Amino acid sequence: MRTTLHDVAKLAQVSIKTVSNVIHEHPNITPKTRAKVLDAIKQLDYSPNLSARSLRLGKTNVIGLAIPELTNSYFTELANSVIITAEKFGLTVLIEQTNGIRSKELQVLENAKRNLVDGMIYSPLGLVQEDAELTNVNYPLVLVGENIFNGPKDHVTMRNVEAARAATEYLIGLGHRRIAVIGAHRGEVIGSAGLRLRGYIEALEAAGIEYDENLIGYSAPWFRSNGAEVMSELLARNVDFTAVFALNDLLAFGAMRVMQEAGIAIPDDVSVMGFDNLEEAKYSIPSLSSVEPGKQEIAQKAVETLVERMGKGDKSDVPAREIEVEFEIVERESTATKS
Amino acid sequence: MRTTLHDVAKLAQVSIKTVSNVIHEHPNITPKTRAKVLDAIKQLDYSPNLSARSLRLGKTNVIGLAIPELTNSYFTELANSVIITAEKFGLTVLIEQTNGIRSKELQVLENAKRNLVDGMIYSPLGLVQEDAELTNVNYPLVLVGENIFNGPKDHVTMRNVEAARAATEYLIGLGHRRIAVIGAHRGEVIGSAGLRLRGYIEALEAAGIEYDENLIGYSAPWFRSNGAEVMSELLARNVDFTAVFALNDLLAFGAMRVMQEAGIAIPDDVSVMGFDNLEEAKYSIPSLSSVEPGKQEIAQKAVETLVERMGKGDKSDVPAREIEVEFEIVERESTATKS
DNA sequence: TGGGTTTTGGTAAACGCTTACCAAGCTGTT
DNA sequence: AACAGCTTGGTAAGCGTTTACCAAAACCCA
Repeated sequence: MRTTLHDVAKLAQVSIKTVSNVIHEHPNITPKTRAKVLDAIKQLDYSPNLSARSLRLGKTNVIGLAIPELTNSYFTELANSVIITAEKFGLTVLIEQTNGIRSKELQVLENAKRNLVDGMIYSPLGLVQEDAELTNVNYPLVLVGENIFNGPKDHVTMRNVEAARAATEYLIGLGHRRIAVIGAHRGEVIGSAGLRLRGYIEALEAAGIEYDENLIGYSAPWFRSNGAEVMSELLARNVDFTAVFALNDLLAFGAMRVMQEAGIAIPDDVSVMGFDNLEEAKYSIPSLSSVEPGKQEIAQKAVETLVERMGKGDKSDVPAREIEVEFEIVERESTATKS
Repeated sequence: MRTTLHDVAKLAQVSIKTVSNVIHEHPNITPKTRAKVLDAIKQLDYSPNLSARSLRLGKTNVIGLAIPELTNSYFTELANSVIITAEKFGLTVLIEQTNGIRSKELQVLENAKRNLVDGMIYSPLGLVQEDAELTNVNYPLVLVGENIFNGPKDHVTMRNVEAARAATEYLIGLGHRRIAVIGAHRGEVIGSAGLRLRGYIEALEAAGIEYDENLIGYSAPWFRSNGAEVMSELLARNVDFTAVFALNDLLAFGAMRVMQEAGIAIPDDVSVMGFDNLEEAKYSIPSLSSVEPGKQEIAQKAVETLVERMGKGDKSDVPAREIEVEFEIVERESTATKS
């Protein structure tokens, strides 16, 4: 905290340049000099001042990760993967929570730690497609999530439509024809809900099953409680279904809870499919079949893309790219052949 | 990123001091001057270089939070509370994951971003009481967790023994006498497991119930899978019990799952009590009674204490303090009067 | 041994900010 | 009208690095 390059240089009886050379492992230093310097560093417990280094170098080696909320498992797992990947590039991650609130998202985008981070991985929830231009900031930024496509910045995303379609087809393959959906957003076209619902519809159409609006449960937030509410409502309406496709795992957990309370056996009476493949899906009772959307790969590609842009000073003439990762259907106990 | 104080000064036709005065809301600036400057700032989209400011000021307004892993719900919730509290003090939080591995914990402590953070909230898992002296670093640090007590630094902790005792007494109050424990650590005295087991034993003694080693399920890691394993083992051993006290919620979830598979009804056949009161406890099936250890208050006190130490340059002669927060027993569906 | 080449390490400037110190302009009082 | 006191804003130093540039030392060969 206190000792500087100068102190080390003095103790080692060399110039600060030499000390710096040692630290940066520059060639052309005699072993004895190096040893002297290293010794002094150890003696003084010296560590370089990162602020000074950042100032000099014009970069901090810190990247930002803006997510709605850390306590949402999906984002926790994403953040974790981002941190691990970033570490490989020698980068530190600063997490910013926006709560999915538009104004806070804009604040993070515009104001914020602009100069504490060299770039940002940005997962908006409040911002929508129409706001795409707002993300055209003058620093490296990589978009993540399903809210903005083909914007001015690189975008890493899961294959929502295809994955949802595959999930639905998987249920259809098990013999289900009346498949309830939990968590649809009324009128949404883009966004996780809109895209996943589209996948569901495509699967039905391909199988020649008629779309029944009664099977669609709407809910904007996607927490457990919402899943529970929607399921209660479906049961109250006496809707007939043998399978449930929850647009995310949390909704599925909430829905399962209500069904079990209502004496509906899973998967004997009703099969349940989630989306996100959270860690928790392995441990719920019954364990939840789900779509693994490629969280880890998303984090990886996002960091890699960001690093690439940071390297070129973001001046590269490579146009913004849409990067999609692979998904996978994960079968667990909550789904079974229709009885 | 590019524009500096000088650019703003030039555009506004004032000196950089004046610009700085405006930014820092110093008094004695004529409204017209202020307006001119603010206008220039907006025009140039200026934002101060935080590295330079940090260098000059000798502090970064960033604090570190070292935890075993972000994907563990307890720490996610703790981190969230820390971030929210820190924000109130104008501080940014940098999360460091140690995976509970001793060497990584030491690395974070010693090396690390020493100069990127002004102080650190540190939750060790690999370090133990004997390592207390190692935490005597030369920068502000606040300990959190149950591994090191009365060390050289301030320590914020939950009242493990009292809380576990209260939880056990609650179960005893419901009529249970044979209460299994899940997650004990063999031979541990200090540490979450050791302390909570002590609380359990104290409660038994106070109620005149004999301690039965057969009821104790051991497991070092505390994840769902471990809870499941331990419960399987208890069932295999044909141990007789009417209540379970899991030393954390995850263990409880795992144990509940195994019991349900085994056809044991909760809470009709067996009551289950957790510890941590994770968000998820509200939504499990059945919802889990648990001990709320005061997570939020821990985060709050930890940040406040750290801020205080940072303020005094850590030179204060206030000796290291042990700070305890209040707990609470939260009753949910998983516990009921013994039938 | 002398001149050229390579190795080694020193000097000093610059990154952008904050602030102590100071100077100029203004006010008001006698 | 002149001076003291206040307001306002300028000048410049310094925070700790990194690195371009340069100089000195050491080495080599003829």
